[in-house]
Amino acid sequence: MGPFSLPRAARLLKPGDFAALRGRSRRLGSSHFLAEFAPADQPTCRLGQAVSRRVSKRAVDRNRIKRLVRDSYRHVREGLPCVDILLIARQSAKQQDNAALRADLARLWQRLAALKGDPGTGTMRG
RNA sequence: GGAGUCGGCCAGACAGUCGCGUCACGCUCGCGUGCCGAGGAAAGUCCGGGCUCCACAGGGCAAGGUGCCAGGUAACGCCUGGGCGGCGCGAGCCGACGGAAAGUGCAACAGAGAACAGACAGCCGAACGGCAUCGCGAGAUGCGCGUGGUGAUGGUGAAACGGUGCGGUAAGAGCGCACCGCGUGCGGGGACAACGCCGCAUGGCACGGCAAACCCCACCUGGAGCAAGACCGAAUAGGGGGACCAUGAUGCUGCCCGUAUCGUCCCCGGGUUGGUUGCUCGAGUCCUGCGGUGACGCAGGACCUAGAGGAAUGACUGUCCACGACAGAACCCGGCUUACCGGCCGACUCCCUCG
Repeated sequence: MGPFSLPRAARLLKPGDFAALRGRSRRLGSSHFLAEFAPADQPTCRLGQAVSRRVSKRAVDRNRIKRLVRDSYRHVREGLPCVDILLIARQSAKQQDNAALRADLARLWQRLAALKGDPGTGTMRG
């Protein structure tokens, strides 16, 4: 498996996973996204997304944002702390082109990666 | 060459890198390799079915839908052909297109008047009254003032109670007549039918419009939906079977009839979260032949063409060009409707030019 792969273990899969984040998460915002995260009891960090119909009522727009986030995430997940993340798209994301969203996400990942080693976040194994 | 009509098709291409999902194969057992991986509308959820469960008894009322005729289809509110009406020079296009002498109701604005109508302007001056002039008088002439005639002309309107001509009249009018049109009845032959054609008789001739207003007539419709439903499976215990009785509640489309469950007692084994399944081979796609005007049907052959599940089908770079629209499967089909950059093919119509 290549260093930039995206296995199922690196994603939130169950409704329970999402519910567990609620209430105990810290937040980090960027121009077009909002990240809610909390220490994970897993050996890797995991990503879940929420792109509501309020962002766009067209499925094509929502799919584009989610796919872009997935692709961006898989490139940086090795450097992130061991946390569960719920990434929520803001309504402004719909108007941005791919390059702008990509740049915005890169800044968000950088701030998240800076928390690595923070006692509140836990550390990724290996 | 230009303008247009109808039908069908395509929906950026190629290469590289990094990824995702199903399936197949391999092994060192979580990796590798290979195949395949959104649409013509996947959309709106507006109709019709399949499938599944509701214990699919049934009847009546109600409610909803459809509405020229014939055919196609699993079925339809869809499609095909035909009829009728309207639009277009034409190819063609559009139409909820049954019933208004069963009843109820509605008709804004404009206009004089809108349903057994009506006199604003105009036209007329026979009759009665009035006024003026003339006359001794009876009366005559005039005015068009009041009562009045008129539905021909103007204007209004979506719509004003057939059209043309002649007669007729004070002026007019189906008032009368001829022709045309219309209604009704009968007959003939054509078509499965809707319907159209021909002939005869008859009525002076409106029985106006709206039924996507109520309504009448004919036909059709059980309810819920894949979070349907089925199976596997640890704990507190929802569950299954039998017997009994009265009312109420609940379910079976709203209501009524009818019917089942909930209650009590006894007996028996085993149920939420999760996993598997339903889940893609189907009214399937393509080709050929035959039948049919056609929708479509029949026969033969070939093919397998997404199947996810917090939800794959993507991102980046480069090259090229016509610079890329609308837009993302969620049980599956058949339609309809709506959105859409641009391009291609075929058939046909009209106009112009040349030969």
